Amino acid sequence: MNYWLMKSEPNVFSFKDLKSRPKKTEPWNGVRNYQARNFMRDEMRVGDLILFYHSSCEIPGVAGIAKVSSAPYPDSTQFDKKSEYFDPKATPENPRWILIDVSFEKDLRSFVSLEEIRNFPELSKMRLLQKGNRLSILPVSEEEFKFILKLGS
DNA sequence: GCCAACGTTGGC
DNA sequence: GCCAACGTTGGC
Repeated sequence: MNYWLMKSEPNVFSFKDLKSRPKKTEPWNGVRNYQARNFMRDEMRVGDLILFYHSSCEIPGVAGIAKVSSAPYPDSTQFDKKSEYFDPKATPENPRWILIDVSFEKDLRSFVSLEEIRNFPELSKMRLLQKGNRLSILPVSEEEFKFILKLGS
């Protein structure tokens, strides 16, 4: 099993939004970065656990725990001319963007802020903290995942 | 709103 | 294949 961190802007789609979806599940559409796509297509598997991270907001940090709940499949928004994520170079025969479904797993007792994450030497190697890192999907080690889970429990 | 970092695009 | 220009991310 692998562990991940996925960023979302809470004013667009928050952890609460995920939890309030009818099936507590959301297709992770709109990713248009090849590295992030490759993680979803090649490495993320059903049951992998996810730190659901709120970015570009007043207090960035981990808001809750989610999980991968589908195999990889094409992002339908790439074929939708009306979508902001439409990609004219993608076809159903030859899709360019692949996603997985993300489901609610569990709440944290407390939000784990980026500021708090920075305080622990155990977490200093996280890619999240490395300079200039803009990837919206990042691998997390088992130790780091468990450490943050404990901080929030 | 600023700006550093960095991915993507497109001319050559 | 290089690289300048441009766009986006995301913390502050």
